[in-house]
Amino acid sequence: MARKTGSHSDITGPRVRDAAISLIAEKGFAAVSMRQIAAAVDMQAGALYNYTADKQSLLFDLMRTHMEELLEARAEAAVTGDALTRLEAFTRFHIRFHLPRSREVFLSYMELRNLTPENFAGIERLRKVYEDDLEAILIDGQRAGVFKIADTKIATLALIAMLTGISNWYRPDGRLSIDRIEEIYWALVQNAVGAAEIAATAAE
Amino acid sequence: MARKTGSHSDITGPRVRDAAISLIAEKGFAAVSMRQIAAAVDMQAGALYNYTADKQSLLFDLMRTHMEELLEARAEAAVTGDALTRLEAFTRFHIRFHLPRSREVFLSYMELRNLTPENFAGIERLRKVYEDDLEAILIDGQRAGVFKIADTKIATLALIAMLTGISNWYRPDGRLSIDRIEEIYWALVQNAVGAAEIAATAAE
DNA sequence: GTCTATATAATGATAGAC
DNA sequence: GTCTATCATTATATAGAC
Repeated sequence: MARKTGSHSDITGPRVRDAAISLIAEKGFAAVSMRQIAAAVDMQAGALYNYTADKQSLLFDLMRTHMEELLEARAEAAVTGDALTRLEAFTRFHIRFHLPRSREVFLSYMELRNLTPENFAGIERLRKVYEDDLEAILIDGQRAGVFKIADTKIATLALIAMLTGISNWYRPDGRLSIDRIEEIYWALVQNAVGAAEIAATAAE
Repeated sequence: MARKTGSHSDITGPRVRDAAISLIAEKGFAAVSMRQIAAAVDMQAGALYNYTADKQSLLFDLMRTHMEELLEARAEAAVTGDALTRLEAFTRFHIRFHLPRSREVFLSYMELRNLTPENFAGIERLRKVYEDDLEAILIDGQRAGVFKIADTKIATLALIAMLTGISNWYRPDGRLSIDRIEEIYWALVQNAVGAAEIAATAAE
């Protein structure tokens, strides 16, 4: 598997991607030039085209990879059990996965409008898989009488918006540890779906 | 107050602002050119500079106006009473104010990074006033034993993220009416702060 | 207040040498 | 695989005529 002298595509590729994620998350896709990305990895702009067909492909590749990693990690972290157990696993997974990826979260939710229609549809499809994963849990809990949810579709979107919003304020050196954040949000989620009320009532 | 012939700044100004809001919400600030904004109001790019000093000032003006209108409307809609009553008023106000303003919501949350540091600080100051308004309600309810909240600061951010997320999927011709959306989200908010549990327990 | 014309700079992408 | 050089396009902003 030895490579030719001067060939660094297996190292340079990831460096280009990482620099692009940082710059786009910071300034926005349209505001970042290929020259800026190249400068961040000590290259000339022309050389970037060895790693991407064009600027649009680079953006799509970054977003698709992020979503695929999300779904893959989620599949590994999923648990079996009752709806409450699975909801807790989902909540904690979502937080743990997204907290160290604030750049990717920002990028994935802010740059959808800069994708071509075809690429946009591809990302939306992946995101729907993730949403459906959560909604299936809510529907199960609802049917089992464990949750009290007015509309599982809306509750799904509301919970994901609430949890993903953490990325807007979280700082690694902030007031709260990741464990503490997990606890606070798990309490909010539990309450929101009406699980805490059932638990309190049942305990009497 | 008659104006000179050919003077339309009192009409053209709002038209420029409205076109800018639409275009920036759709494509992003950096991706929209002054020429595009001018074309949307049937003008040449140079004439826009009668209405804004530069592109950055235009963006800041749009975001500042949106935040000021939010705070003004909120001041008018605020009610007195116990924490639960005020939380319900806040929740319903937030939804009713933001639902018809999806462009402004998008713009205000997506284009913060395209503001100069000074302008960014100005917008953040206004946004903090709004957040503090909600947190004061949560703190009051917590002290009165009406709410069960682990961290009022985090709950504030979580609720606002949840409510503002409506703008990401709401369509006027969608499945749910505004009234129905208000009911669903008010139930979620009530649950999230632990008010429903207290109510259920107290009722027994 | 709006136009045309333009100064000045930057952009995405490509060609060809090495 | 990376470089230099460049093309063709587009950008913000300004000047001056009307």
